[in-house]
Amino acid sequence: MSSMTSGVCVDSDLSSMLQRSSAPSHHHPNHHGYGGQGQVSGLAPMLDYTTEMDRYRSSIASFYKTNVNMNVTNFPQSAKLAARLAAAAPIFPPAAARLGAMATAPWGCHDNMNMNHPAAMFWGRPKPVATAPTHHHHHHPSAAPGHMTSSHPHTGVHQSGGGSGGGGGGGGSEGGGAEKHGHTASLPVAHGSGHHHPMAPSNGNFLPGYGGGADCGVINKQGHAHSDMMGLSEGGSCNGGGVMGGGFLGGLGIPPGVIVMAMGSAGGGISDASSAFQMTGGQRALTDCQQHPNSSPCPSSSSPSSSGVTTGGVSLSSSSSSSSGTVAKRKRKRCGVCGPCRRLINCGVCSSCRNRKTGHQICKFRKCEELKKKPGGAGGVLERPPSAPTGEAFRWFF
DNA sequence: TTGCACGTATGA
DNA sequence: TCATACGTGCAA
Ligand SMILES: [Zn+2]
Ligand SMILES: [Zn+2]
Repeated sequence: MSSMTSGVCVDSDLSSMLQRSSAPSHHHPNHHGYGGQGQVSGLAPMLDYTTEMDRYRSSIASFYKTNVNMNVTNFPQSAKLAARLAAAAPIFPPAAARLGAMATAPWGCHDNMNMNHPAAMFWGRPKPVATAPTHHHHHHPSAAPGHMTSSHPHTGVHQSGGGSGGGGGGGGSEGGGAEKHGHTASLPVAHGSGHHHPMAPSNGNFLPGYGGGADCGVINKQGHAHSDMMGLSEGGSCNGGGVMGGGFLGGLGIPPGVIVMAMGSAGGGISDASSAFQMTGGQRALTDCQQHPNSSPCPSSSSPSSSGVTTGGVSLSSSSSSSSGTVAKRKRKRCGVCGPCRRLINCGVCSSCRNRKTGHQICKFRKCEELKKKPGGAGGVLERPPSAPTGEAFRWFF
């Protein structure tokens, strides 16, 4: 029910949004929101939102009809993130403040990319430009339901014996995306116009009512499996994941630097607000920024440790491991680019989340695809997530 | 095959 | 030192 409620709001909002979109004049409805920033101006030229919007409109419309509440509601934690970002976020302070950080960019959405996923977050390079548009709308319906490929959370999570020590790079911190304090600052937040989401409280706390019950996601209103909602399906469609590949900048023109976080509906809420969708790093801050400094989804980590870890854990470390000759037992680190890695928040309902104390495992939805694989690599070759071109994934950032 | 629990590497 | 999360073994 609650979901429905929110839906209502959205709907109306949507309408207006669409209308605005239609208007040739307003390409960026969002701008208003930012007002002072003025960053947008630069973008205008490069983006032809109108066109894009036009095509998205249709999608959006249907999308909302179907998925009405996907958004913040379910991600109370997002608020935290937002807060963090806001705090550090150099770029869009204002934005962070308000929203919960979830801005959805229409552009990449159209494809189904992960954007559909609730937690999916995309970050781009923090360019000043960024401001752009905060568009509201999200992805279209298609995304949701069915595409989850096999990425199902359980699918291969950890293989029990799997890796024998792979070497990883060091990684430690796992937090996902925005985690790690450091990078937070760099992350360009996307902000968005939260307004269209009913839940997005201005203050950024979307903790509204989580009580719902959705458990691990079993099914959301749409009846989708939760995996999708979590956004696991990263690989499925286009770029894989979330990083919007070429299209994103080129075709759509998403503002670089914008982070898009798509939120899905959690189905009404998670049982425990506290645990539900919690950002990693509960106390410490989200752990790291994706962890791999190298790829550095997070700009802040510009200083890559350069350890040698190739993204994807592929060649992990030349340094330490090589020295030993044997693959050191270094723990592998998350690739940071795959869908799960991009997930910023813990579902709070999966077994890993629930048993975090004893299980010491990261949320299943956030478990790196690479790490799920055996260290040796199935084929022996380093497999990179189809969707996530490890290092390359970020190429477009630069 | 999946879930759970423990040991431990890692980073703050 | 603490929290997080990988690696791994065991149980169901
Ligand atoms: Zn979880
Ligand atoms: Zn990954």
